[in-house]
Amino acid sequence: METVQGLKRTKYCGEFRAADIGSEATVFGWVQKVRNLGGLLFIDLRDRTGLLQCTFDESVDKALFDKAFPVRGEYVLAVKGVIRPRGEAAVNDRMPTGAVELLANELRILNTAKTPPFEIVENTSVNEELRLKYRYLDLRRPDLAKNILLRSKTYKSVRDYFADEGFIEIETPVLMKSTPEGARDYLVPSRVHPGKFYALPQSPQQYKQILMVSGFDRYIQIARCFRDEDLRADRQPDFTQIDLEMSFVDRDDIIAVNEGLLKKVWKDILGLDIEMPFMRLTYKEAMERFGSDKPDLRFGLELTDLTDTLKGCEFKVFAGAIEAGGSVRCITVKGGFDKLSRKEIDALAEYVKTYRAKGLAWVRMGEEMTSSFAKFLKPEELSALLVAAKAEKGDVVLIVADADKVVFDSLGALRGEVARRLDLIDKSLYKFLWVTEFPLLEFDEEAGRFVAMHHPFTSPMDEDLPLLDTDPGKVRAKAYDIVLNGYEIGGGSIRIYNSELQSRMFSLLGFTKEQAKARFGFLMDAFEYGAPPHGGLAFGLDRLVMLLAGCGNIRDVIAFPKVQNASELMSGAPDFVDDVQLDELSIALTRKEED
RNA sequence: GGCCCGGUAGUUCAGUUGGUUUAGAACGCUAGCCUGUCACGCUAGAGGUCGAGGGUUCGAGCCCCUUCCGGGUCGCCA
Repeated sequence: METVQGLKRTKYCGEFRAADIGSEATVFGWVQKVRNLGGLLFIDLRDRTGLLQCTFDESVDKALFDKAFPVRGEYVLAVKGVIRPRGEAAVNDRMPTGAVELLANELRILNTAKTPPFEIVENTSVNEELRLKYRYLDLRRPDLAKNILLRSKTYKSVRDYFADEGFIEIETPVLMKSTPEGARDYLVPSRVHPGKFYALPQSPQQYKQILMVSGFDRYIQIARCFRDEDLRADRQPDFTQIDLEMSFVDRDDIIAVNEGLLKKVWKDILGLDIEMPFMRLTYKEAMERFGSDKPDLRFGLELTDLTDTLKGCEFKVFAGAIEAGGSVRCITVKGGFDKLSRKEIDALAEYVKTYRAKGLAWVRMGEEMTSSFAKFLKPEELSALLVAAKAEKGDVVLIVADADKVVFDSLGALRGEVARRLDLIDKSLYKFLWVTEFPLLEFDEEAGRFVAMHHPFTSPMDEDLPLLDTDPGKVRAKAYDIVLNGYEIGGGSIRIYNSELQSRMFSLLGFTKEQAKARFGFLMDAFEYGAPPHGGLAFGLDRLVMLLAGCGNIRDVIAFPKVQNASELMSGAPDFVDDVQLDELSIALTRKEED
């Protein structure tokens, strides 16, 4: 094993160009590939920037050639030599450094390596489980390395923006008090206080509001957050937020600051000028037009409400849903006749059942019209339906009748599924959207009470304040989400800053005064010492980077992600700990995984 | 917790209604030859508890049951 003593890197491997011809160079890296032609040996050396071909010629330096001979893939090398042109026939146009090569005059084998369990190449089809177990090798692959570099650039862009806008970066504790509303907390036992636990933050929400009371009126933090809930392609239990809070502002001030942020990030990272201001929809509009509070606006397929048209019809499926207070809605797939066969519609019917729809009624408008339900409707009812749905020859109408929530969930999801199947999505588009005026509360059937849709510190809209006592379900909140291409990339609200209103909120949510005081007392106390009007927003940084990187999976932009059962395959976390360690924490286990 | 998909050399895959003796291919790996390759080429070679356990059968990679692992998703995610 040799050392790097006396060597200094001239440039990264991927940075050499024709302009460097004739210069001396020293590079460090990993062996991508050895091509030994017998007497002439090429080594492609890789670092995080790319590849450089290093050449060893037996006829020039026999001893050096012999030293390079046993080099294998992923060995760690230092190579010193002269950059020279490859010669016309030997230029490789497919690589950025393809016009040059490093003719070696010194080689140090800094380390050997075992043959990796998979090849270190771009666009791999290797099973993700194996890649995650050997994450250090996976991260050597250019596509993954590129994502990690892009993420780093994003941090810089974000920090630069907020610094320029007068924001102050402040760290809040990772060990904090458990806040039982909302997601499950990760708990950390206290050694010093037997039986007591810290919680890891689901977000720095209360701390940042306290910072507003303290007068740091523009706060930002790139904050690690933790939620002990099940994973998804776009959800990890251990994730990162761009968290911000501002005082003396209203909703539109916060929206403006964050549109500015996204504009800068898209320019810095992708070189794109995004259109401002962004589109806005109220929650109600978003649900009625797209069946979702995070609609993908890259395609149409908007929902149509058929409830009034079908009121009084005899078809039980429709009539029953309407009588029960639900609705009948559809999406009309223009030109869908050629693309959606009976069989494919059956598959879509199965798809909507995962969203609790009982079925999917349909009309196919070919030469002859066929439908799953036409015989149950009077001819004039059917034609009224088709007029309302704006359905013409060649179209397909897909209908769900049920409670509003089921209709919206299933048609909202179906919109996306149809768009994917019919390839209606232009992947080059970035469609940003603000969704505003979310409901303040939603009724939790299981708990038998209202719960905060956003969180309990969200301010109701002023004009809806009178409804708080009479019809709390109708109260809208000063809450807003930022949506991009069907993903919720951030959300926030104007907060309650009046301790009296905050108390009313807590009692609406079913807390007794004592419970509220025990859980949130420090915040309510703080609000009695001059809380400014304030509000903020938090972005899901991982999701944002995922969309910037153009991947559909959050794991590909996180260096060491967790898998679906929340374990980490490389380190093997979580794991059992020694009894001694448990005893020190005053913890006795009632269950183990093996039981 | 529910539903769907997947698991066969190091890797990616093929493997017929359950029956061709020794489960194949490509890439990778090892060795030899080769001076302009870059998907180097040529020759030879090594490499498999078919995720695991049980069952059906004269016979199981293939059928059945259980289970483990990974992915997607519903619930869940203030």
